[in-house]
Amino acid sequence: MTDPCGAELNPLVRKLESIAVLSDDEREAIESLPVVKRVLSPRQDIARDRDRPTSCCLVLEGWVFSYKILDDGKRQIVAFYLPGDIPDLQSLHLLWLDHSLATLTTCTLAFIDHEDLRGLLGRFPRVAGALWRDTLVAGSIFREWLTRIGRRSAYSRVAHLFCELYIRLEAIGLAEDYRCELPVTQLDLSDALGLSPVHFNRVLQALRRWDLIDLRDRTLIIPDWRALSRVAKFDPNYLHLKKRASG
Amino acid sequence: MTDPCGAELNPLVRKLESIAVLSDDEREAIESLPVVKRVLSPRQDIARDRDRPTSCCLVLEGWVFSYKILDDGKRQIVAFYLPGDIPDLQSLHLLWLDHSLATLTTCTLAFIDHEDLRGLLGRFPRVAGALWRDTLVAGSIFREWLTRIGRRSAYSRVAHLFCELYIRLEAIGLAEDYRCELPVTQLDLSDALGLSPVHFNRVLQALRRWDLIDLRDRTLIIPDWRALSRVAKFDPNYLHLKKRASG
DNA sequence: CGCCTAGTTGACCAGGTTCAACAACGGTGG
DNA sequence: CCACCGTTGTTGAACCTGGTCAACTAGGCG
Repeated sequence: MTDPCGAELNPLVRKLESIAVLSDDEREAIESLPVVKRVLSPRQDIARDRDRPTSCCLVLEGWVFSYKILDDGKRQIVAFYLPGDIPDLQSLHLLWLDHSLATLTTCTLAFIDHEDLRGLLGRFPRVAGALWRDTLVAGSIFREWLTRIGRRSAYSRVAHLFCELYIRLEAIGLAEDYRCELPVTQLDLSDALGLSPVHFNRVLQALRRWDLIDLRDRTLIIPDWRALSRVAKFDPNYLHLKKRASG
Repeated sequence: MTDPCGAELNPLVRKLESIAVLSDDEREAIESLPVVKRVLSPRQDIARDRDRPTSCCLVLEGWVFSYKILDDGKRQIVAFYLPGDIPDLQSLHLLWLDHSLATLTTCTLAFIDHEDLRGLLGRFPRVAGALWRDTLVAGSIFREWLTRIGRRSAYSRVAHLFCELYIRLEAIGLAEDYRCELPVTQLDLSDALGLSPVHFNRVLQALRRWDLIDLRDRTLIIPDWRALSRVAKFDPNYLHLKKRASG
């Protein structure tokens, strides 16, 4: 189970290639990384606050999220991770985790030993640069989440999160025609937005009533993207995808 | 003005050395980076949302902050930067800025061309690693800010921010004995916490009344650290400072 | 069938916002 | 030197967004 399993690492290669050019050497080196592949069931912790992981986990399939639990039991979801993401890349450079990490859906994960990853990054600085870039994009998303929670109304917040998730899914080929799978409960979404589940539900129904979204059976449909992103005041700039909207 | 000005880059060297060991070569290379030093007056923009900087700016003296302006004019402050920080390190890998950057106080800044910085990081991968680590710590702080705004009461939020700023200042020798300069207005702090200035002011007065803080003339005194950090539920883990509190 | 989770609704409540006015202060120009 | 003005901080009152509590429905699954 700990052998190079080439094609499996595709989501990572695809992501890196969407923002940088990889040489054959580099691609090959990534694909021949020794990994331990594991399938986890939904809502299982992958790592916990204060853990000191010795490997990084690459998402191959499924959704992962990271969260913090406060001492009064409240939960804040701080990020969602999709295939190609490495949620705990930080453990490569920081000694302990400052949040917990769990699967949202059934997930296929590839665990890569820090040692091996460090070896790769030492030999291929451009790959290191690409991963660094990735943590910078993550930082940018955090900033957007911060202003979303800090300064936007509940309606705008909810709409904004839907816009972000749709665009991110589309970017990795998991969404098109303004329709995508959204394997999250309202409770998850409200914990990501700093809202109570009750209020989130009411906002959601308003958005539905106004035909801005259609969310049923874990499927999100956005009938009128322009209208939704106007409510959300959504500007995809912060996602730093390759092609830029304007400017 | 664009010559190597050795000792000036000290805040950066000191910071890197607080988390990693630098060889003489590495230290020397950093100190001989060509920089443009500039002194900016308070509340001046350094860079704006969507700019494409060609250099990074290292804070030598003073406070810098980054913020986003929403289209209804609301402002969210997303980070404070202190001497030794490189607020726009992201511009090294991302094409455009997703937030604005401004001085809070009179600042001495060292601008380092991307070219030069890239050259240095190419030659000294460990320095690159240390800076990468830095962006990871920034990410950790974002997560904490997110849960602070998303899931904490106003009292706890305000107290938490004071705790964080004190610890960060202490870590770079700008605070001791639970006393430090805090060159920020209440308006700034409320925009960092997602509160209205009026409510922030009331919360502040409550904290004063309970003798948890003493904030006058831009000086913060914390008479009872234990009590304040209890209200804040402050756990410095997320700052990833060298020595760890517990565990 | 029964239990658990997810979603929905109503009623009430409270934390925080908004608007408005004013005090204290420092800087500037006449 | 003083009058004036803008910024910062403070206070009061009214309001409202969003939270809490509680009950109930609808599925899914053992």
